[in-house]
Amino acid sequence: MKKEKALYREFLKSKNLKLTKPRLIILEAVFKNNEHFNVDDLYEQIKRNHQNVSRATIYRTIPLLVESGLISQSLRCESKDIYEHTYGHENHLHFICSNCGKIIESGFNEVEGLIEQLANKENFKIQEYNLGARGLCKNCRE
Amino acid sequence: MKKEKALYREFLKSKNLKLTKPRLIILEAVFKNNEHFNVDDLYEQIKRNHQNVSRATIYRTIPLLVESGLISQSLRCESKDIYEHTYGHENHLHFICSNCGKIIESGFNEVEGLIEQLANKENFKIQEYNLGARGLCKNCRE
DNA sequence: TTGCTTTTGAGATTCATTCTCAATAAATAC
DNA sequence: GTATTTATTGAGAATGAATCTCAAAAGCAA
Ligand SMILES: [Mn+2]
Ligand SMILES: [Mn+2]
Ligand SMILES: [Zn+2]
Ligand SMILES: [Zn+2]
Repeated sequence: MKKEKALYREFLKSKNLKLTKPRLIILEAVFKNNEHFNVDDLYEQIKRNHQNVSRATIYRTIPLLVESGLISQSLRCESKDIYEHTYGHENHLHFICSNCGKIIESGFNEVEGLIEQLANKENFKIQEYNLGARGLCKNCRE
Repeated sequence: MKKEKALYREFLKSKNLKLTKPRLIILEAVFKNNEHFNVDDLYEQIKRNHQNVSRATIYRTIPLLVESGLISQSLRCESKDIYEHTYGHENHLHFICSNCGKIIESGFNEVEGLIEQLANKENFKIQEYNLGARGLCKNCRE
């Protein structure tokens, strides 16, 4: 959380953006306890913490966090975009249970190399991964 | 297109669903020339062909095509769901250029094995793949 | 054809996300 | 600290993809 804040500060400065109170509240909420979260999760979490930031500001701030490399949009669930920390979190893929909604992370090491190799072959510069599959989790298979 | 239609027919019958004219028109549009398409693409294509099906019906029919295994939702672009044939089309991943929107397909063989292995490890039954990355294509990297 | 069930089209509705704009806060210089 | 400048915020309006409603139409079986 030290390094994240420093990176963010630096990123904002490099873009001539201001380090405002709402932006800090959001950063802290993101790195406090969330693994996978959507905008509403953040909004509720911030409210539970007796702070206040408008939904509009959260929507506006997320692209900044993404661009700074601290988080990334990793999947979609119930027609909502879902984000997660990227900083200090290796690339991986998500198995999403289409029955119970459970999200399983897998392939923390294996995936990156292969995908990158394929991208290189196409001369493609990857900015954000989006790796997943829908299906049935262990429990929901019966 | 022979086999696809037969499969579809069978699928519908097995579900006690009727083989209607709109459902056929949509099936034909999907398998005529589309690689990646969204609902609007289909709608326009059908109109260009001097036929007519409502958007609502297209939205209602797509899940049937997905369930029958003929198509699958492979990615999202410009906040629209994008589909593609699955029938006779091996799993692969998509590199999407965030600058020009180009979609590059890659990894027809390499990916599947790895992902399946990882899924097995988790006892997860894959129904639909969603593999890709956003970034810059060859041209847009300058 | 009749009778029964499913499907369709058109428009209304939902809901995540984006936009607008007047009021406010950050940064910088003095 | 104050003043100036510029970016940011919150609230609500707007957008737009996807879903829903319901009366009219079509498929199907006999
Ligand atoms: Mn994850
Ligand atoms: Mn494809
Ligand atoms: Zn499950
Ligand atoms: Zn490009």
